[in-house]
Amino acid sequence: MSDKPALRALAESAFSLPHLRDGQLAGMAALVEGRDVLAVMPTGYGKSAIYQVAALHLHQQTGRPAVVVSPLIALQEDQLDGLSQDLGTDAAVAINSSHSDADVEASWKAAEDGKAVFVFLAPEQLAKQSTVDRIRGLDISLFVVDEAHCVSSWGHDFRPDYLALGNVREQLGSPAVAALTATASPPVRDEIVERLGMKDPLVLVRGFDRPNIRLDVVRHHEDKGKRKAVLEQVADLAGKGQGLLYAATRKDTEKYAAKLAQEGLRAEAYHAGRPAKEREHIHELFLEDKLDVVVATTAFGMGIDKPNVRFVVHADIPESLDSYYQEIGRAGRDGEPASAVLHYRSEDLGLRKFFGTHFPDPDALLEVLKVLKAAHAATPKSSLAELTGFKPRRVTGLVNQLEEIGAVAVGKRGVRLTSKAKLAALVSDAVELAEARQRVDQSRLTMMRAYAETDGCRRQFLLGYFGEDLPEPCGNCDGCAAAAPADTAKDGKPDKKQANKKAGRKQQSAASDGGGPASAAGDEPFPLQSAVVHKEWGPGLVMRHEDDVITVLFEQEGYKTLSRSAVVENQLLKPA
DNA sequence: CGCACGTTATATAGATAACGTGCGGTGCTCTATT
Repeated sequence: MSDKPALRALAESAFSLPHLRDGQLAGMAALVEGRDVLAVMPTGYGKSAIYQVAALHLHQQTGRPAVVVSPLIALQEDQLDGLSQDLGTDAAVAINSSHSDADVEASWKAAEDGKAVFVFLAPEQLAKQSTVDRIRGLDISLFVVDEAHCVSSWGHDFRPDYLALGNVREQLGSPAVAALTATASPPVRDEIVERLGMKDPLVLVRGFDRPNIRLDVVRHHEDKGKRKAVLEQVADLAGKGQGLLYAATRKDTEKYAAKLAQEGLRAEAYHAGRPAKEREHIHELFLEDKLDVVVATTAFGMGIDKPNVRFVVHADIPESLDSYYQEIGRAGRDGEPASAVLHYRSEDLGLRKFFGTHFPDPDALLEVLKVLKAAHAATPKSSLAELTGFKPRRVTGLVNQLEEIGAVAVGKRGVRLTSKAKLAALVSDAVELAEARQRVDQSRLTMMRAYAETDGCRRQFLLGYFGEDLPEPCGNCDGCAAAAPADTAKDGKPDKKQANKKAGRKQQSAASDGGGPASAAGDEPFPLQSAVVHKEWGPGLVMRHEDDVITVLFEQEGYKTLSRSAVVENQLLKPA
């Protein structure tokens, strides 16, 4: 029997949500039935309601709480405030370092007494065995992972406890998982599903295209010229409302903010080097429309729910289209026109390449393996830290790398060596994996570059990357404007029909040269999203067709572009 | 990888070019002092 009517009623009575969208209700119903759910929906679409209504329903029936893993304490506290208003003070609790020991203990009690419906915490809390044990005692109804893209982007070199979530979930008796994020490309979705150990999840992707966001790229050769153009651009856009300027370094956010302030704009720099109080204050001012522009590193963004952000300008290219879409997605949530402008210099790729470089440390890996081999038993991470002399955090990182290649397993009693292979061989396996990851990271950057350098419709490129098909050029990007007649391109509002017509012609002429996407679709040997195998690069997924170029995402190598004629002539690809 | 910033080299005394070095993002938590 379906619980849908009950869920609808509960959404309305407890959360004042009389109108649920189909994706929301489907997600709630699946969770209540114990099925895993991955929801990819923009902020403001109502993805939180999915787990909140489901968790409340389950709590009413069983008295058991849901655990919500959330990456930032500030985010946890925001959610806590909201839920307390709807459901009362004890209904949601957070366990983190910002609370006193007494408060944390009171939160535990609220959960154990059946009062708390939601227990919020960061992955770092779940790195403590005592915490996991206590949660196991709660017999939780749901394991919710908010901002789930972090599961894919973090863990390898930053916040390593993110990698252990799947393991934790298993130790908790494998409750149903709700993973939620605003942005995730198909391979990122796969990684979330795999890392959290989700089984046959219901994947809900809704509201992905954001047609009201105008997309532009401005190319530069000189650094000086770029900086000037960025300042002029922001000054211009700030006339229409508030917005964000993203820069790659802390220093640059300070410089841009100072210059913009000189121009008379209300601008503030935001990065992780500023005191927490100042960061909070800037955030508040921005939400209250008291700033024209926040100039930020990637530190600013998650959890910002401001409907009237009119522009997001990038002074430097981000590391991937995943990050870029996440960042520009903060614009125009009210549905009104908004602008996303990327200022691009190919030299800027160097910094991103640097950030993406994570050399594995063979000596440290060997040291950990040696200790484990000598121990002949499961060793807690804390002992491992003592025995090796590495900091606990570093141990977690190294153990994660070893766990990924199946050399060790992490259980209730600690870390065990599970492979009988020679230690040196295990080390080289781990190094190889790190190198493969680096190749994938670099290829993601290459796709970002391809977006910046494409002449076609940027939205088609962007949505294609996320596995969504936009049949016609969008008519709301610089690519479409350039394809349209000059008089309509000039005023910045290209006639959609004309832009489409022109771009359509371009596609056809490409097809007649032997390789356009539209006409060849019927007998296309490697359709979009189909699995293929390359004799050197192994298995992959077809991501994109453009003229004579096929883009394939290889599991081990990342994104690669191949010439269609070369593929056909030399039989480079086989269907998998 | 590229940039900012400081030092040295050049060639002849005030400046500019060439070279070398360091730096660069994201947050949790725990512990020791004020």
